[in-house]
Amino acid sequence: MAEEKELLRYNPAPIESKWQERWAADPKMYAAEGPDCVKPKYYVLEMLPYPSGQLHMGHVRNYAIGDALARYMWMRGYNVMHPMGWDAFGLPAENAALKNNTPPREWTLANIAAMKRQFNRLGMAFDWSTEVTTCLPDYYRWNQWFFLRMYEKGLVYRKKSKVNWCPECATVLANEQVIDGCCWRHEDTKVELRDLEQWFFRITAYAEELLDDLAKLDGWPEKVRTMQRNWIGRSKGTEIDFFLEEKVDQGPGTEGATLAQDDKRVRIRVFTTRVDTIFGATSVQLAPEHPVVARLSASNPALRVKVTELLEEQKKAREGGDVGAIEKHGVPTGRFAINPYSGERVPIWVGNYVLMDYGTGAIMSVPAHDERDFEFATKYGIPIRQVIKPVQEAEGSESLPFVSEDGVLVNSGEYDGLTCLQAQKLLQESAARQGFGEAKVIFRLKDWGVSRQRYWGTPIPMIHCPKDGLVPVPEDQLPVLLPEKIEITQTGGSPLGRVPEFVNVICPKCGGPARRETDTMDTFVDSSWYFYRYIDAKNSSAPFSRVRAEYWFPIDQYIGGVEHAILHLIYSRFWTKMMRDLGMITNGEPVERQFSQGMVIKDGAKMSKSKGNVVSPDDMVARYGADSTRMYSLFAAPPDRDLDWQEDGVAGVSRFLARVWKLSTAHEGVVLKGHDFSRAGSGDSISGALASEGSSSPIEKKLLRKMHQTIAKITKDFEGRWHFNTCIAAIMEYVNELQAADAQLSSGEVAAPAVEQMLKNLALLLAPFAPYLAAELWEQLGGDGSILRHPWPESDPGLAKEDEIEIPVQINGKLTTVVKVPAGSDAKAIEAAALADPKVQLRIAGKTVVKVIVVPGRAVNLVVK
RNA sequence: GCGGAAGUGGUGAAAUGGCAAACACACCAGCCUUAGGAGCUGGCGCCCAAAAGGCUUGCGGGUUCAAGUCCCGCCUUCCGCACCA
Repeated sequence: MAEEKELLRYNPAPIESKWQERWAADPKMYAAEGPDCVKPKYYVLEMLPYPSGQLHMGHVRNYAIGDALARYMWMRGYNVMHPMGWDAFGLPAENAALKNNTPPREWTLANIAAMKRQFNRLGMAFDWSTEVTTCLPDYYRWNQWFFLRMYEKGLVYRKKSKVNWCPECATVLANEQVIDGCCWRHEDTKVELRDLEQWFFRITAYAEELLDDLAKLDGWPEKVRTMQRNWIGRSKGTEIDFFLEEKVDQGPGTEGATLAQDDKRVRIRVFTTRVDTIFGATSVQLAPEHPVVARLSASNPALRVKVTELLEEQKKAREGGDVGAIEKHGVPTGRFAINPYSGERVPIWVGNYVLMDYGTGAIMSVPAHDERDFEFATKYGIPIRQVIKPVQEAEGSESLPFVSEDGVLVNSGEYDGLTCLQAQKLLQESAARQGFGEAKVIFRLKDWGVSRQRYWGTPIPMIHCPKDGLVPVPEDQLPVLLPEKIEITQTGGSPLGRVPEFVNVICPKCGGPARRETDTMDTFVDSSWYFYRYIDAKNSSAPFSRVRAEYWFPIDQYIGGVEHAILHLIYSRFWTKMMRDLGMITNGEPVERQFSQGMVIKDGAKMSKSKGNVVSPDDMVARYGADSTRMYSLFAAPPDRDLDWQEDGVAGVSRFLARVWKLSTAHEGVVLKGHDFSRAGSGDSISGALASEGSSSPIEKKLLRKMHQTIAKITKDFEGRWHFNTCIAAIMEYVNELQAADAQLSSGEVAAPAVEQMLKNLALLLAPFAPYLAAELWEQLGGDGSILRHPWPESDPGLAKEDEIEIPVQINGKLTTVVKVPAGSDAKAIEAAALADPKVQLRIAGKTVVKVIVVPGRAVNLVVK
């Protein structure tokens, strides 16, 4: 007795370890076939993790989603590519090295081994034969190869620039890695601005295309597309030259007297989106770092002091992350600029709110038609001149600033009376004709600074020769290997600079002594193209084969956290376009469909070590099993929403799986006994045919109906909206019905072949969500071969249909009762049934039915007076 | 300020414009028992002792025979961008 009970008890641990072993013994199981495969291809990809040593719940969720999809697609007969790898370069390895005195490589590889064990324990269906580890020379040599290709194409350059410097990381950060003025890795560390020689990728060469192609990415979340659109920040406008005034007509002893001759033709180029307001420009504002400011303040120490102050304010605000919050300050230079259209002279100011790195670093200030200019002019008593009138003269109260483009020009000479848009066009044409301006599109997107002064990254394959300048490392000398033995410190520049064997090289051009570049590449370089490497991971003569890329790309489905919506996904798109232009691939976008899953939350906050609300996947797996842990992460919320982690919920899913186990094992005898006569050559891919013999009992029909409905629901969700939470709920409902019919399942009231069909399909439906249990039940039920490659069950619409349906009856829109009618009843029959209902009769007694709306199969509404 | 998403029971949530709260969790009552982190039965939005009935999807309007769902305005929360000229 006790033994029997023990048998019926669901215990995930032995089941899961049994299957884990079997799967490990069959490494080909998850391998994709080559481009000559007759099956349609499906490339499902989840973002590769950083090998910190520990998977967290966000990972579990991410990979549970992708794994469910991959398994489903296998069952649907696709040639599935489902790879995994490691984003293995990066600073934490160096920090760990400092802390534990472990070499970064060792630390990283150990972490990878640990996380791989976790992946396998969770039952993730990854093809490890294509594993990519970005910190290994096999991989990073191709980063260097790409770098050289891009250098040849003029897509790599070097320049001195203000860079974001994280004192904690002791390295430079890309703009994309600065969040609210702080380092993306160190939320409390303010980023400083420093001047350094840096390597850049010319991503701005693709700004227009990166923006335009977003429109084509209709398989991407709108949110991600919008974020990228804002990030690229296209702005259409006009550049116009104001001229520094030649004659300075002021008294003797003023600054003007010292004016040098070459000031005469100095141009101050401004960028504006509203050139139509230019007749209202009453000052020109320069960024503190603008070259003309340096020139004007050279002979004016008082001005120089003021400018330094403004610059300081700006810098502080930038480092504080809230540039918008600083108080607007400015200082007049005492000099004037000439408006090229009107010849008017306007004062030149320096403003702390004008940014050198956006537009031209100079603006024309039109107080009447711009909020900021208005505020500034009011503060400093600069004239405010209205030059745009609303189209419909809102009488009297002309409240300024009037910023709408819906207006007509006034006080604008020959342009008076034109609409804003007409005027913009004519003014641009006029400027171009006279050579003092042009139409211009500018972007917020900046070139991608890829230099890092760190050790644990891809060495940049360049050589500095005192004679030949910058010399690329010849291709046959790749890879430039990272030296293994190295002392890691966080100060004093790149650690590589202190390794003489690394630094000192022979110049490939002149053969003389030269120095190797000691910067390494941003790790986002690694992750910009890793998914191309998966398809040809062992290729030693090229990053990947073109034929394979043409077969596998674009990726059918990419899944990852929304935190990568800008950085990683923009870089990846850029890299794909760049490779296309190198002739390596034909696709212009890497990813067909992109999915951003929500965060995992606990107690109202994102799980994080600092908040102390981390739940360890290992813990959950140990307590409830991998199936329960994965399945809960899919059941608790739709995948795109944030998920509130509640351990009670995991226990609930675990109890559900226990019920499934009990149900299936309790009736497996019926299945196995009935097997001999049920398999008339059709294998166990059971169709609905056996149920339509006409001899089946009502309960059997009912259960089969539920089964077909459940199959239909889940299939539809996989194809479309991915609400796996309701898929699992549907399976629960199905199991609840089966369980309620427990007695009939064993009594023969439900025929053995039907029981077999119901239980086998239950295992198949569970396969994407709870792979261990599904495999075990499949085997116990005598299922053929691997469940992973068994065809997904098909729903028979005829059998899924209800015989009788309930129709809600409303009177004047208010629910009154529900009537039962045969399925497929027409409007007339439904109306009759509704009117015949006693409750309805009571309600309409003495009143007139004005109108009857019948939506067959849906509802009836009686409009009554 | 601009852009995006969301707001439904005690909780996570569900609902092609057609019975709001499916499926779970928690809780309550009962049963069972060699007691388990078990199992089974029932209850569980709010008002009302119960029934009958009424009310209920952030707030206010609108469209519609019918609105959680569509439209307009507002409030709140979260996310992204932000003196971007």
